[in-house]
Amino acid sequence: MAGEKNKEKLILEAATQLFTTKGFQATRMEDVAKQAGISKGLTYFYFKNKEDLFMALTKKAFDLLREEFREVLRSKGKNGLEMLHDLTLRIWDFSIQHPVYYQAIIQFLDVLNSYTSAEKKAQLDPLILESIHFHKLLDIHHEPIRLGVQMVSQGIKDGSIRPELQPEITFYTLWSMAIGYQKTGGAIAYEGKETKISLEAWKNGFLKLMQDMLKGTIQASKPQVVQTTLF
Amino acid sequence: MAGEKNKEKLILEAATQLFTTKGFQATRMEDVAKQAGISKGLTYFYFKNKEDLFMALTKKAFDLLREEFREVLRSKGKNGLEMLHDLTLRIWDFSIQHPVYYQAIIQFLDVLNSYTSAEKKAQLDPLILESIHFHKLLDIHHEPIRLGVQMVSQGIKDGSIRPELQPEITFYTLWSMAIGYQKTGGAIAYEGKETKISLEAWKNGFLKLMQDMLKGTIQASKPQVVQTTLF
Amino acid sequence: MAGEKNKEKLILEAATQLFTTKGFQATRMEDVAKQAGISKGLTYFYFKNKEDLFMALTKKAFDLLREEFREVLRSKGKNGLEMLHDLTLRIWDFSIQHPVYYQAIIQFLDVLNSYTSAEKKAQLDPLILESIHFHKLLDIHHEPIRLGVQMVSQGIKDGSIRPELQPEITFYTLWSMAIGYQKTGGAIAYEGKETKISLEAWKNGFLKLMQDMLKGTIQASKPQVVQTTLF
Amino acid sequence: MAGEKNKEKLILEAATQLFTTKGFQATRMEDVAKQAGISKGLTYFYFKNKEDLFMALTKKAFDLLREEFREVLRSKGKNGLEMLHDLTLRIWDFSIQHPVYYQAIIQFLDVLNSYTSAEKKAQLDPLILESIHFHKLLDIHHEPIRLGVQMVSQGIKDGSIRPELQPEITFYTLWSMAIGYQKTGGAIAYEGKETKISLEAWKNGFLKLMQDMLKGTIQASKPQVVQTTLF
DNA sequence: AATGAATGAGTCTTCATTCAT
DNA sequence: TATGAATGAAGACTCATTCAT
Repeated sequence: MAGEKNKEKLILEAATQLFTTKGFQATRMEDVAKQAGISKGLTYFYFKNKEDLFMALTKKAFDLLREEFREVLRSKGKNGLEMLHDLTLRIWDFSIQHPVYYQAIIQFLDVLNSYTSAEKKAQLDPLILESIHFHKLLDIHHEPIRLGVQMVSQGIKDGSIRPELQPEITFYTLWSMAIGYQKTGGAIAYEGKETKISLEAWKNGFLKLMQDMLKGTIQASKPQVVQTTLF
Repeated sequence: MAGEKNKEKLILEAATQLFTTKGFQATRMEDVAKQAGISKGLTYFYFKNKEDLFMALTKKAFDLLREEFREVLRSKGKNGLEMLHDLTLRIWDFSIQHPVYYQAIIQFLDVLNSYTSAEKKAQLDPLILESIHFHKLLDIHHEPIRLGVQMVSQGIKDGSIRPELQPEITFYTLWSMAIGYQKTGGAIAYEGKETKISLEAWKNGFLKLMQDMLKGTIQASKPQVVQTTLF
Repeated sequence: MAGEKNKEKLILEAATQLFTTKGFQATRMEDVAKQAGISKGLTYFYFKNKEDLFMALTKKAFDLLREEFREVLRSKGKNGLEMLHDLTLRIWDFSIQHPVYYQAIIQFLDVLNSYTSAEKKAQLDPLILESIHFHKLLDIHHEPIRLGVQMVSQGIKDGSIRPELQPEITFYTLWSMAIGYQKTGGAIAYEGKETKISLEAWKNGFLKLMQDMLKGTIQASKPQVVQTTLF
Repeated sequence: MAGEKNKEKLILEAATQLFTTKGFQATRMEDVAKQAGISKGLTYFYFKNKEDLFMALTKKAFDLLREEFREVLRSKGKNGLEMLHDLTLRIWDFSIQHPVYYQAIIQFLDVLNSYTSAEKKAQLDPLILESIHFHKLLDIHHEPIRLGVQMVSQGIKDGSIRPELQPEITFYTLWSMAIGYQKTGGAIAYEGKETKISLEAWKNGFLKLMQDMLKGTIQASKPQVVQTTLF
């Protein structure tokens, strides 16, 4: 029926908005329900508990992120290095457009950390482990990375990336840089003492360094967007 | 008197241990007191509230981190690139030896992010803003970064780092890589599908990439620790 | 359904009883819930906090008091002086039958005192100012007084009260006497040294004095209840 | 030693000031100590506990009030009615100059109320009953009243007050009016709907009514201060 | 599917009071 | 007398979750 949106989706959207505004901890289930225009009880019909809801949101975040990776791979006429450059820009945008999804992804990596550690596993909230969405995530969280690694491999094959680089390690390094970026953003924006650089300058410098790190012998198929005058 | 430790320190140590084991949220003030061998009320004598305690812990984390930076700078006979290499290893170790401190630092950067954003500032827990330790942190959090930038500058001066690099941007990139590392570690360790690399392999690959990124024309003053055979 | 009383009312009744027995300070919200036969959380569902609950109780107190005033006005065949006499007796009874309500009313006057004073306003508990019932009280607390003033005016019109009296001032004086009564009751009842009068004697003397104060030229429409032999 | 004020007095003064500003409940013993310029522990050397401190303050309040009564009695050349008029003005001023003392007196009357009631006695804070100052108060609280009754008697004797009045009842009525005054003040000051009179107008009206109530056949020995034009 | 009243475990925090020195 | 660190009982309040309807 027109106007009758799927309730599950409605709840997820409400949660996303509220988590963005107030954070996970500070958001009450009642707020989510109100925002979604339904009753508190109904949220528990669609999601087992608050953690389950968050895991569902995280799952969606990974789906969206994977879509970004796929779109880069779908674009024709780009070599591996260009794809990684494109990808980096997209992740950058993603982290700004969907801060909650991005944070959910990072947080999931933390959970994963504990999940894989014998001692830390016990500290994990049992509700997370029970969530069906958590188990879906265990299955799919590697996909974006796999696609990224694929891009590096392709770059090596097409000569745009140095052949001696190990694809997995290389992509992980880029991935961690992208994640670290969001975390250090705050330190940059702060009106600190001596150090002061603009976010935009950093973004471009960041991209340039990445290219220096990866560049093979083959020229880019078309001129790069980023100016090198920053360095 | 032996065994008569400073109470403030005692509480901080207890908190560090419990935050490591159970996390900030899950740790109750009463547990902290019990762990420190004092009464609940006394924790409130030394720290205004739970947030204040956490800010004090974060302050200590930054102090310790800064000490790592300083020690690197104090070491004689190393050029800029070698110092950054050394520093990276130390941060790496720090994040493993003191996971709570490291996490506190990263979390503070999040808080800083909100603090510098007009809209997000309102969402911050007022108790954090009231904490005297938070304000101390505002004053000192830039010091490690300043020291890091100094190392890059020195590297450029001594020729171990490419002269065209902009010190601030370069160090921020390294810094964000180091932070991203901890977050992505989980994804690596997970017994995933296709992708699988060891943490150690990544660490070395990470260092190698960093050097490629930075290397100037001058040879290292002494053989590098990291083998390049990984790539 | 029989036995299924309105919960809000149930809580209010429980609070009234406990405030009577133990006082506001000494009564814990949990006790109120237990007394009402419900859970602690539910009291917070119906009343924002303890102060809000007390303000709701005070509101009810004013409603009941106003009802006493109205009933006096409704009684036919009485002149103004007789109505005031009747009213005084009713207030007297009210203060004995519903000591908590009466005390709540007096306490509200204290709050009002602070509320209207620029410097004192800041000392008021913010929870009181936030209470919706407090704001209702601001709207209605004048009603009993208005009705009382009306009685004096009528007495002047019908000649039972001296025409030179100013209704507002006159009624306020009676009102303050009635309030002061409850406070001084204790001093009277105490088995003191020389001074000793019975409460009942005082009540009658009080009424007699009041009449002397007010009496106009017109005779009472019927013989007064109070004997003058006490003086 | 000059400048070395008696500590007990120092504490009492500090308490008076803080109770005035923040109220009894909201004032912490630590605040009192700080305000008095001594340590927290020392306050417990001079006063057994917080209630004891408050009882001491109440004792002082009664002493001061009694002094007002005595001074009125000491004034020569005034008849009973004039003395009561004078006394009323003094009490009025006292309640404004020393609100905390006045409130302490009223509150003591409440305590007395409970103390004399078999059922209510059990609810009284045991710490109050233990206070040595409370027992002193039991001994002396009647003194002001005795002096007031004395004034009425004298008025009857000198003809300024109607001979048929019963001194005890008459004075109690005046006393309760004076107490009620402070409580109703708030209702008057409030910017209410229809009813509005000024505090000053009420004060004068109050005095006038009192005189009407008491006046005997003898003229005042000198012109009364209060204008009768208000009625 | 849907509601929202009802539950109660969970925790922070305050502050009067004590006591070793 | 004097200090102030140390204690611990007490209580308000929140919110995820359940369940009768």
